[in-house]
Amino acid sequence: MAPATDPEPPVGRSVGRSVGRPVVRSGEDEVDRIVAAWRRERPDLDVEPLTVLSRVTRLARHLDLARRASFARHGLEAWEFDVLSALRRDGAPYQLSPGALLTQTLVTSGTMTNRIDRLAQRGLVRRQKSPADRRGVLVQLTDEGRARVDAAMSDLLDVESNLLAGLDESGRARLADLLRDVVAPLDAS
Amino acid sequence: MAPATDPEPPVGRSVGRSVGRPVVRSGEDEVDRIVAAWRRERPDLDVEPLTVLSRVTRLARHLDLARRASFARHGLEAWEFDVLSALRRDGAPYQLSPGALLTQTLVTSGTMTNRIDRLAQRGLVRRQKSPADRRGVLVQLTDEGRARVDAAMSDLLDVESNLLAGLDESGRARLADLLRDVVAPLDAS
DNA sequence: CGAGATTACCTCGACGTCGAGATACCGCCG
DNA sequence: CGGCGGTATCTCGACGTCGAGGTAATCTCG
Repeated sequence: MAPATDPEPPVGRSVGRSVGRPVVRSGEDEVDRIVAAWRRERPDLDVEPLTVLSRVTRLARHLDLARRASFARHGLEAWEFDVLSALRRDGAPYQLSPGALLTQTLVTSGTMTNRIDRLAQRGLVRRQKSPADRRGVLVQLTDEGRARVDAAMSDLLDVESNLLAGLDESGRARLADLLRDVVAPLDAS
Repeated sequence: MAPATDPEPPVGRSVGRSVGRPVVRSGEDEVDRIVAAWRRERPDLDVEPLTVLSRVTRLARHLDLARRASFARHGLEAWEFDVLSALRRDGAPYQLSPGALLTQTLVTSGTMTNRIDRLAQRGLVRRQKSPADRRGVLVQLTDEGRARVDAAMSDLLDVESNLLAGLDESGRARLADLLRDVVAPLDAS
């Protein structure tokens, strides 16, 4: 992950924004300070990409913390939610192969085997033999697992909504659109 | 981290964007599919926050991969760069206490001790006793460490610039501003 | 039909991180 | 000066992930 930070007291260097927003001006953030430090130390570099991507990294970190806290209220770890939610949103009968879960959660196969083991042990999923392929396994959500993930999902959306409190409806929509423009080409490749 | 995904073939459900961009329309992305799945399975929930935050998570993941690849070209691991870059951007004499590095990299103290050990072993940093406080330690970049991190930083900025290729200058600026509005209150707290 | 390539999943050792606790030291107050 | 809470850093065992390799079943063609 990208450097995070919280160094020196807000010494507030001038920063310069390419596009001015005339009215409200939210305060300088950590990334402004990091970018200013790099400009001072490496004036030869164009550090503009950091203004976007370091914020993405920091936001992802905040989100991660908020997610953990939210899931903990429902007795779930973040990795458990990742697996259960993939099963849940696939719809009834809430079953997917380990392979499908791999691609959805972006972990390696060894990790997924381990996760399924532990989830099965906790009674949140069930391992079943694939009827079509004797190599295959199907992982199915139990009623308990579904109840947990449904509760956790509601809670998560509340938490996420709070994280976005700094933006109004239109800001969120614009942000989503801009992010899609960035992410779509990457997902495609 | 939030669910990632790559499930079913692009069955392209209708999605509906709150704010239309009239001209160019980049394709549907993975998050559009995840959101559509949740709308189908949990029509009782307002999943709008996912349109922003799941993209943030996915973008952070892509960024992480790109960073790793970039650093590897300079013989660095991502965690090594995180430490070295904090030292580098602080400016000469490129030294910080382990405690300062902790807050900047957001890892725990045990982890930082371990990182410093390994970086020192590789000759990229030096451990020195703090002159003022006998409990204290100062971690200083070696010439070798500085050379590495400088090279890696140039490369990283190129890579990041490419990740943002989907956006023009004004899009990047708008994105940075919107992200600041979200992140600033979180950093503050 | 059958050998080789491919696919699905699991095994297992190495590694980095966490986090509670230990240690050494600082600085304030009486 | 002596005690005590606070601070800076390190120690160490538990844990989750990676990823290369293994086993078993399926598929592809000749």
